[in-house]
Amino acid sequence: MPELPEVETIRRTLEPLIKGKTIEQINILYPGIIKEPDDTKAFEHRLLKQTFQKIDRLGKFLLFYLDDDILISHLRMEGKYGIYEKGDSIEKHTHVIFSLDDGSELRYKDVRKFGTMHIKSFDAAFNTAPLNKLGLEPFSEQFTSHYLYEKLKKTNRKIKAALLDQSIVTGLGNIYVDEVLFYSQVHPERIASSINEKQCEEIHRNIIKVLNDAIEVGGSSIRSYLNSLGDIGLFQLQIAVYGKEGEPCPRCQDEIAKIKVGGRGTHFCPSCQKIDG
DNA sequence: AGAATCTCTCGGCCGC
DNA sequence: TGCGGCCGAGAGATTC
Repeated sequence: MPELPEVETIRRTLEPLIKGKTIEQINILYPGIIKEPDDTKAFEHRLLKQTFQKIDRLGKFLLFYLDDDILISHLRMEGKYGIYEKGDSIEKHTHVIFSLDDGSELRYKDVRKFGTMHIKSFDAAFNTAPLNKLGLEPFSEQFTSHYLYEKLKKTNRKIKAALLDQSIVTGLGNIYVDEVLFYSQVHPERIASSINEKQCEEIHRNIIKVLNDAIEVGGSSIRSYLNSLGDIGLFQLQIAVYGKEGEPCPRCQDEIAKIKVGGRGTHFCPSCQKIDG
């Protein structure tokens, strides 16, 4: 499930493989991925003969900059990009194929078919859905502890739900939110508005640290996975609580618990993360 | 009006 | 082996 660190790793590894290459043909095997334009033929025609200039990332979105448009791609749970040669067999769950002018193919695979693609003009990209409601990038200068505190103060949702809300801060998903709250020693069901400034500073600091640490590990593991860019493996090795139900807490050795918060499986240490802490 | 919650997309996977 | 239910990102709809 790619969250910000995985998407950033994909961006870094994929960009040099497609930069300067021109789209000669597009095959859409599953139209459900294409959200804009409505008509998949229009999608194909609009991108033909355009050249990849760079790839940016915003939250969990990949932004493929072409000559005249931006292809905005969200991988959701299982989306993956890979580089293939023309004639390579089409693997299961391949939904979109971009044939490039050097004979290679950029292919999008997605077991769950949840991923999305939008084509936008440069003008429209950032002030229309899906990017226009995004909050701040965790690594941007504007994302300060004060900003987060002001946002949290205004909502009576649980802290976990608030941190998953992409309109506050972009890029956190289920795994990293559990990790951030563990390191911050904050219970996932704490009401966001009850978080004090000092705890907010901790949360803010840990968001940046956890994401940075994960990017570093993703970056180091990727070299052995050049042909399956979505398969990033090593960050699991340093996960503290996510998926560790019943295992000892790395801080106090008590058992990690699993509950539901806002419908999401949530892992935390009941001793280190007290609800009234 | 603004915030919170529900619904929908999908198929692998789990437990019975 | 079959089958129902679970999982989850985010948009849009609905409800509060």
